Amino acid sequence: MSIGAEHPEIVTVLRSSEAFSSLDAVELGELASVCKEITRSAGELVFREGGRPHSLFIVSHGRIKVLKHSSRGKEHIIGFFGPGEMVGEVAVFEERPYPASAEAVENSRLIRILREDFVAYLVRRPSVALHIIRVLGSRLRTAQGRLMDSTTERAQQRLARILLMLVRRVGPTLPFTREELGQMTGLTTETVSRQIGEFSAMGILNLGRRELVIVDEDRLVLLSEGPFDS
Amino acid sequence: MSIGAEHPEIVTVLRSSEAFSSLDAVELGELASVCKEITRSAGELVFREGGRPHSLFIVSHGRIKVLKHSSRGKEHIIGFFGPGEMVGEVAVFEERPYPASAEAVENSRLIRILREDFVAYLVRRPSVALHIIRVLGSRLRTAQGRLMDSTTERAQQRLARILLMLVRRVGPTLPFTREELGQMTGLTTETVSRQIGEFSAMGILNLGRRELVIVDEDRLVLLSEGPFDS
DNA sequence: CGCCTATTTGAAAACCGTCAAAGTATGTGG
DNA sequence: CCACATACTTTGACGGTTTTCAAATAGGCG
Repeated sequence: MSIGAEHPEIVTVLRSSEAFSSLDAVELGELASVCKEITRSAGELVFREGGRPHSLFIVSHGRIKVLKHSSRGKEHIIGFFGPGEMVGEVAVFEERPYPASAEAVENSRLIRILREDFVAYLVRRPSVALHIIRVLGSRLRTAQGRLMDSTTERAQQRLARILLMLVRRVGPTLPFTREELGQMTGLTTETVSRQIGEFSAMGILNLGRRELVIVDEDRLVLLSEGPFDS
Repeated sequence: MSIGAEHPEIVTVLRSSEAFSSLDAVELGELASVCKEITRSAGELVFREGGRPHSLFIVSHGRIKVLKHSSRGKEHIIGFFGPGEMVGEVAVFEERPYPASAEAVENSRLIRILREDFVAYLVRRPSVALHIIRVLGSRLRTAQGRLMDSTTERAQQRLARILLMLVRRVGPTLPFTREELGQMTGLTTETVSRQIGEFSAMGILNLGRRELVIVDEDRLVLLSEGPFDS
């Protein structure tokens, strides 16, 4: 394989990624030399739930959604991942199948790193391993937070919370269907529609086809903290 | 500080722990030299949600429960951890407060490792970092699985799934109150009581005070996969 | 224009939480 | 040993919330 200096675009992407931003030029080049770029058209899978985990991925362009299938058909969206974010990392370190599928939402480009290459790299670069631990810790923290929300909170609050999270990640215009919002919150499409209808009537957001625009984030914060708190 | 060889009990515990079982004698001794044993009586806290994370812990004797408080009062149990298992690891690598509290269920002993000591150790022992990554990956996997359950599945199925998980971890006799089962699943005590009442009527388990005994694990598997599947 | 998908709306039913009360084991002090 | 307090558990009734089922509406793209 060629050396890092010959992959300038890959180095650029890695440098602005959540997991590798703190690496120096040498470390980046070294990692880039075991990376490969792949493309996926909208709707294509990056990996499939239950499949053997050979690689992890860094999104370089586009948007990837990670989802699980529940016992009967329903899809649950674990998250959307954009440029600089890592997907498939959970399965790579255990030797167990991918616990979820990853699908390109738009035409996307990703950087692929093979399991063995990555493990070998981490052994040589302990500080990078610490960074990965930090990223995983942060994912775990949010997963556990959402778990509690979903078991103790009502539809309006759950939806408000997800919308807030999305606003902070992607800005005021949220390009999601009602169905996708349902799959993120565990609500049905109909409930989401009714609920954001109310939000719209309250002047919190504007409805659109396949999108909604948040105009009053502060009020959303209040709703996400529960209907009545002193 | 003294060297590892002077901490034989600690070495023994570390050797049988989920995170450090693969270490050799030298590595174990080295780690043991920065460990300290602490004890907690039943009901005492090991760390508190929101507190500054200075340490992570390995349970050596007893049982620890990790829980979060929701916006108004309610507790949600993230998990129970027994001998060999690690708690407090999430907060240690980010510089953010503990996201949950840990409380001794029984009189317990734990091994404490200070944040700085552990980070320094990981930098010297990259293979241990990989092991930690594996543990975190596994935690993340189960958290995401439970998240999906709680958002897409009904009480009976959720309860069946938690009971199955518990059976596999602690054996057929489950020493939990109805309230604790509720806090694990996000159901009320009453709903849990009614539901396990049905399970009992079906001959799946036997009820007891502060415990229940699973007698038909297979049927529980069926229920956990959904009420009707071809 | 016509089809396909997304969205909205309505009505009924299921499910679970809440509130209230009674029942039952366990332990304690007299 | 009994009486009582305490904590855990069970049961019932009710109501609210969300799902489900069904149908209508609307937008985009060929």
